[in-house]
Amino acid sequence: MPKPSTQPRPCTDPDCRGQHSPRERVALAVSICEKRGVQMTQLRRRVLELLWASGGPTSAYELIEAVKGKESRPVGPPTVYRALHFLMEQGLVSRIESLNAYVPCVHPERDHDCLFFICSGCRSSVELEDSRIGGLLAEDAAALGFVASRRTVEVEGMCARCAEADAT
Amino acid sequence: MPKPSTQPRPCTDPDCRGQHSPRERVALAVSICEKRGVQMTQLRRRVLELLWASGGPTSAYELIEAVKGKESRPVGPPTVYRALHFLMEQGLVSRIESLNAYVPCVHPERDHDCLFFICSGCRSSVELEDSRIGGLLAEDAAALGFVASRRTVEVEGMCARCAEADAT
DNA sequence: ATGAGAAACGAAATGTTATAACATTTTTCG
DNA sequence: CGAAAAATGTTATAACATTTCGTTTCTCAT
Repeated sequence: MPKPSTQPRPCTDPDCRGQHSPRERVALAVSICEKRGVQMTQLRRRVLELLWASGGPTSAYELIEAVKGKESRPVGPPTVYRALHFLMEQGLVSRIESLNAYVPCVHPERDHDCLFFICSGCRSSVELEDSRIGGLLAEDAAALGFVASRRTVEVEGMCARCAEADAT
Repeated sequence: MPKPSTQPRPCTDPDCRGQHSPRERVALAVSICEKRGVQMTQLRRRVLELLWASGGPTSAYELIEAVKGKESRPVGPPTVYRALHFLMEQGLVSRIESLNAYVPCVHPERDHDCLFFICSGCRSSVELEDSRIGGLLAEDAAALGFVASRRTVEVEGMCARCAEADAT
């Protein structure tokens, strides 16, 4: 089994153009917040940077430790959880329910309806957009008279790299 | 907002025929286990009965309390978690990731690829099958070279009943 | 610029969900 | 029966998340 890469995954979206380094990702997030008139504070920015630096699903407590480390001051769970809630509200971060972990959102500039492929081998995740799935879910919801607000679509398995390593 | 119903939801599957009371559900589960040569023990059966009786997503600790209550003996978390793992392995119970809760599976006799609609109003959930979604996910997985093993598809929102009550 | 109100943050405690580790009991089956 | 496997009991603890309340910082109309 290959070791988890600590680098951000390449963007899998064919329409994507640039904005791929952690620094660019964070800068984009900052500009989005400015545009929306919401505050990208030091703490929130720090948490987002840590998520991009981590390059994979990261638990809240890992983030707490990381923030602590850099600031060398006590940081309680609520501090980080509040930052995560803000970042999720703004669509800059997603929570992966099946891992209790958080990932930075690849395309925060677009209204996102994401879909995650989570590798049990290297604990990495890949974010994808597939509007067809959203369409079907909307259709099913309508049939039930259900008014949808949030969707969670997660697929667990083995990424190509780990599946190959496993077969060897 | 209407109070949560404590009765199991009606089956939303047009192909479904009978087997709808909790007692019938449990009996079906027992027969499935017999067929498979796995043990539906007292404890596992009790947990499944409690899930059917609850009629909605139920937390592990609610189940622990409930088992304790009936048996009037100490029941630790591992006891119930093990039963839940067994029931999930057998496809008799599903975990709703976005609620950290468990629901009995409506169609354990079929290979299931379920999809949950979860009402934030009454905390109820509806289980649906939609093979088209599985197909699209398989397609996306294949494009990534990803070997899928488990899928989580959950939609949060308001059920028809609660949405209506809310609008009033 | 300044002060009132809103938003964000710090800190401690607590609540909730899940598993590890190891002992004991029950079941299965040759 | 008796050994092996499966299931359960028991204690402790790990992992994840929120409540509460007090303080600081930011925003914006005056």
